[in-house]
Amino acid sequence: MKTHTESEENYIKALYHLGGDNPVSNGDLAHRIGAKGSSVTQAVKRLSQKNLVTVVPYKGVQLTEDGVQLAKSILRKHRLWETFLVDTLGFGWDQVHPLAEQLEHVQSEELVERLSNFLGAPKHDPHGDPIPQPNGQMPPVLGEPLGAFAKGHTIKVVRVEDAGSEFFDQLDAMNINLGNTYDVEAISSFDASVQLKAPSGHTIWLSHSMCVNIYAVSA
Amino acid sequence: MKTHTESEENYIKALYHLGGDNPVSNGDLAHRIGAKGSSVTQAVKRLSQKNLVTVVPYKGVQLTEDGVQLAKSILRKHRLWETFLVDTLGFGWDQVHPLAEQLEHVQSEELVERLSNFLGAPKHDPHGDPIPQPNGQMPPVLGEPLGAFAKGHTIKVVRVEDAGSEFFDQLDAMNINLGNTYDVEAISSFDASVQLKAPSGHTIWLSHSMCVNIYAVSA
DNA sequence: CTTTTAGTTTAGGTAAAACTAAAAATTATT
DNA sequence: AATAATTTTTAGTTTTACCTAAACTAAAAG
Repeated sequence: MKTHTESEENYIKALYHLGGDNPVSNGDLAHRIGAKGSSVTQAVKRLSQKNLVTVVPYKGVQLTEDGVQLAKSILRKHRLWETFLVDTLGFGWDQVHPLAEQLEHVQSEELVERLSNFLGAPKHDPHGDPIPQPNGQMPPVLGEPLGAFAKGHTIKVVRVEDAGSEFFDQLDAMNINLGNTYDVEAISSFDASVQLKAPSGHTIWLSHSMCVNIYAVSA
Repeated sequence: MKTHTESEENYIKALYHLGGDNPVSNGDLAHRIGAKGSSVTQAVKRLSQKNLVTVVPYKGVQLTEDGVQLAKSILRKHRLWETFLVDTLGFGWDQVHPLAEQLEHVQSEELVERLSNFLGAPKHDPHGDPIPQPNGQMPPVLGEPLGAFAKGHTIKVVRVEDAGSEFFDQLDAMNINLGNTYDVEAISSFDASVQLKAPSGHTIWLSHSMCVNIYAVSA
């Protein structure tokens, strides 16, 4: 396994995020990376020389098999570090992303596997996102948006979207955490907001904007 | 607190290692960093523009107060990560240095302090080296070389020098760890080797080369 | 007191990774 | 189909960080 620069890894990560193994446009990639299109053109040229991507000029960039594999290994590291930061060091889930972005570039297979082991070989990170396994296999993406459940169901929160710190603040304010269970009391036909009852008896109302970022399974 | 490149941080670390706040020659610095003298000349020029070092051409480079402070904060991170890798993840002490060199560049005050807290705010790392405290204070450098103890003393191993992986392998083979206690049975007047008796009754002989890298206190 | 030598600096070059500005190709619109 | 709008690429520049080769400084040896 060769070593890659942080910049390279960031491009690979962005490509995987935007398209998986499908082609991605120069512009979308530039926007995601936060660089100008011209910088991206050069960067992907370097990546294609390392056989991490295939480039069709004016058409798009696409991860190769090697590229996808690298992307998954970076994502694995990222999500394991996030798990460590939240579960072991007690960070809030809104704080961990930028830190994991730095930690994910540390190069050591053994470190990743020891970390995974220490954490109990988790399959999902603190946001409920699947952690790619060492063999490249992806655990299932859990849950359905809250709005998908009819009145009367009992549900368990299993995943939240990374929708910015204000969203996470709101979750904290409402004391909503992964694993919490609720009864769906009502779904507004006016604004698609949802009314939930916690086991404690407390009732909370969630706006549609909140609901689409919270995923659950029936429990 | 500004952010620095990894290269910058490596130069600061090397300067601190070689001379503390005393001047260091271009050549020594080049050797330590593993670059050519010319590269060092340019690098320290960049550092002096950031007021991290003072340079007197042909004479030497010296850390400023800011430089020393930065050096200590990097060393703090390095040694806390080493402690984490050994105590929490179970790495051997010969494996952790290159990993800590990567982890020490992660930028986050809060991460360092949470890590320290998780580890029990240690004052010394797995090799017994002092961990600089958040205020810059340095805990004591523990112990004296094994050869300094006379026959009949009971000693406790508190620190080992980083003298390469063969040295660590030898320590492992002899099952010598920090905190172990021994009785000094004899010191050879021929080759300065030392004979120790473990509480288990086992006797071990340490060559002079081993002794000078192992530090102890009387116990 | 000159010469040699060891160490250091300058000068010039390469590569990664970003940028701006302008040209070329693609896509959309009349 | 021709032109307008958008996207992408090319060309040239900047910064960091390394390199080699040549020039310079300081100190020791002759």
